[in-house]
Amino acid sequence: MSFKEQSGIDIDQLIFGISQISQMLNVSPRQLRYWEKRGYIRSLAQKDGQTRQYNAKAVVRIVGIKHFLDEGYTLAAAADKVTKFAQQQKMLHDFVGQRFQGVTEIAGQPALDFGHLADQHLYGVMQQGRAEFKLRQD
Amino acid sequence: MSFKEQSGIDIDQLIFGISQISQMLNVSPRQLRYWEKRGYIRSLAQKDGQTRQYNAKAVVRIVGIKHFLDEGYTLAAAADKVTKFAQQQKMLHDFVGQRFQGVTEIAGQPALDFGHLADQHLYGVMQQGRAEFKLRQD
DNA sequence: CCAATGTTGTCAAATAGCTTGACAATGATA
DNA sequence: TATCATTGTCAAGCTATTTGACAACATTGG
Repeated sequence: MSFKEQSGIDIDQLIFGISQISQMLNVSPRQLRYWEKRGYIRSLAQKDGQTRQYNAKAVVRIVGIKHFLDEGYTLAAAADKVTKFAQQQKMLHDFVGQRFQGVTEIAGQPALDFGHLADQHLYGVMQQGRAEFKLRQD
Repeated sequence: MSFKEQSGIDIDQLIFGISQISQMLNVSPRQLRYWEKRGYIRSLAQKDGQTRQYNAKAVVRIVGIKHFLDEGYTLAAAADKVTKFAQQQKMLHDFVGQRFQGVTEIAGQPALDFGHLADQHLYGVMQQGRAEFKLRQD
């Protein structure tokens, strides 16, 4: 059961303050401000002098940057890696969102319907815990 | 893909400030402090005068209380309902955690193994999208 | 109906926490 | 070696939170 289902809270609506981020992720406020100034991360828009707030998307970016920094990457390289990863995730999400037609059945087993491919139909099934694509006639 | 899997962040380690909670959940800081004083919610322990912080568990409680308040329940009743719900969720979680023995196969289909019952074996299977218990000889 | 209690808003004073800018230290880079 | 990148730290000023108090209003028990 996901956090959202259990709590009714959408993760994208979560908001964090700078000290919470700092505690949770073990990143100093100085780093967060510097990274923001250099354009590597964004905080929610606030008027000048007001306190920074961050959404879940920013948190994920910060975790990622921190991770790659700890692995020895430079800040710019770390931020770049995170951006690319996020882009890939978004592409995957969008792609699957477009192709996924729902769940149907093949031989009595649930199958993910991914629509047409080469005059046939593409399905995804779990077999012995392994994800397998299947091509079938319509 | 869950938030944790995608981000590497454990939801239970999330921390929020009072104004973030207030914004996210549309509950006033006054309410949060009052609810806490009356023992309906808890903030993370801070020394006197320091700012309150809340974890995800508190957030879920607050959402719940707010929900039942909006439905017309009194504060005490709302908090009570949330507590009972949380207890039920915990019981369910613990129970399943104890009984679940892993995934095996029945007739080539994945089956949740729930161990012994009445000299037989209890399984859970998905059939046409419906969750069904099955008793089988070992 | 009345007094007591529950719940929330608001205000004020004190202070905890954040912001910005600056200087310094360190390490990497051209 | 000079420059840039990254982070720490400090100070002054401002923002946000805390606590306590008073008020308003609804609800409840007698």
